[in-house]
Amino acid sequence: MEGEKIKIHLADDHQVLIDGLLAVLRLEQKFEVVGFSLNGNALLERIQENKADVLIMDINMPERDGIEVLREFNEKGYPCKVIILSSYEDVKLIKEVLKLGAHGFLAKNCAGENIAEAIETVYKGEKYFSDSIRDKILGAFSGVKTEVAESTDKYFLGAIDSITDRELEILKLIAQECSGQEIGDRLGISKNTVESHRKNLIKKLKVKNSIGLVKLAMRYNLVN
Amino acid sequence: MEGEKIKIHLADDHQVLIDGLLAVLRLEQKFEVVGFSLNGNALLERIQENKADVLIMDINMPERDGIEVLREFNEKGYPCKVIILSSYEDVKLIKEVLKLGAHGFLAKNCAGENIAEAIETVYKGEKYFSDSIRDKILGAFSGVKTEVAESTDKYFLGAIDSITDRELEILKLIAQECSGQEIGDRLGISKNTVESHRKNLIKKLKVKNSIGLVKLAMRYNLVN
DNA sequence: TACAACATCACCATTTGTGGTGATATCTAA
DNA sequence: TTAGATATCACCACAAATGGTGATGTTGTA
Repeated sequence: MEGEKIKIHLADDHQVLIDGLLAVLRLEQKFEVVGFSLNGNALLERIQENKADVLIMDINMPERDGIEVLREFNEKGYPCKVIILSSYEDVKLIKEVLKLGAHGFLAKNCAGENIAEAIETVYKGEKYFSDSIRDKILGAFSGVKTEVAESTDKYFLGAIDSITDRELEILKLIAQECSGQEIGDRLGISKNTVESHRKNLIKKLKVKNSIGLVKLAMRYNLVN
Repeated sequence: MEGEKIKIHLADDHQVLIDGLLAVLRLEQKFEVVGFSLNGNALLERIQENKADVLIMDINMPERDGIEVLREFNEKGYPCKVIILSSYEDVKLIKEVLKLGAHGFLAKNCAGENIAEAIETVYKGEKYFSDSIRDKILGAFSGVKTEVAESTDKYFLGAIDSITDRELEILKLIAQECSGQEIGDRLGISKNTVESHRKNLIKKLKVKNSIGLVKLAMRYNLVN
């Protein structure tokens, strides 16, 4: 046989990106796009029916984001391979989705040809990462920060990665417009402790105040 | 003659989106993509050489954003028509880019076929907007808010639009992590006045504190 | 003209946030 | 076992933000 095409499902809230991917993937005979979804809920409803082999999915989607979809996949045990397509190249995020069973991670600034490569690779059960992501993973692994300091964003990546779980938890609540007191109450710890964490975050992320924290958190999708 | 192709330049920091657009546009014989850029600076360097008729550009780009590029265009007086491709459908943003001479505005969640339509329309010198954008403009014009309350974001659009120039100015400085005092000094007004504006913003945007303000501002790209 | 919207400022009380120092307990990795 | 990282908490002082009320001048428009 071997004439079987690889069945693909696309999920992204930007219709143009889907149209673009469709056009790119149609150029290859070995692929067949069997469906696409504009948000996480729609995706979860349709993915059962059309039996896709590979899902290419954005992290940021309305209704349910990519992380939630991956979690659902784990519970239900779908055999479908997942490639994450994301604007954000945060190491923590990459770690997270890999832990959740994703097979590939593509930065949105990767070339179109990488997509085909990625699909074939993960279809075989191997992992695939676009170049910049591979660099980040290696850097994070060896403890050496990737020295591509072309943008200030990159500069922060190391620091972002050093946020502890507890700090992240508090950062999320700060971003939800909670006061230190409220955060303390919710987590069952003292307001003083919350403020300690806040100060540590401000120092290690080199921002001026909580607003700086929230901006970074949003830029790296550490918060919803 | 009439066999002349429309020369197009693409600008977006997401390579996949560019590849997608390339694939979509290649399907039509009447278009010729003469170049693309991944950021505002690169765009401004290249746009002179390849004499594009139409530029399709994202607002959010590194180095220089779409707004800055439009400003530069106005100073230099390039004859090229500009179509903005944006994730954000904020009325203020649309007004802004139109004021700066953009000929079209497409939401990124529009269909691929709209792109071709948009290019042909603006090439003739007319304006083009994708459906959702057209709705927003009409709504803003008639003073009636578009009643598509499918997401909480949409709910805020009216309020966002009611931000005054002065308030926006102050909001931007708040987002830059300035204190009320600093903002007052910079604008040459009293700290008290700054706090008045801040309080008005918090009230009209229905958020809990300055962090809520900054989150909204970022979501709608009111700040850099 | 008169009203509404805007920008300006003041004063108040109270809560929050920032910055610093220092301390304790736990856990992990060298 | 020892050093480092993490999480916890306290206390202090000061700056900043929030919430309220009230007031003034300008400007544009009905």
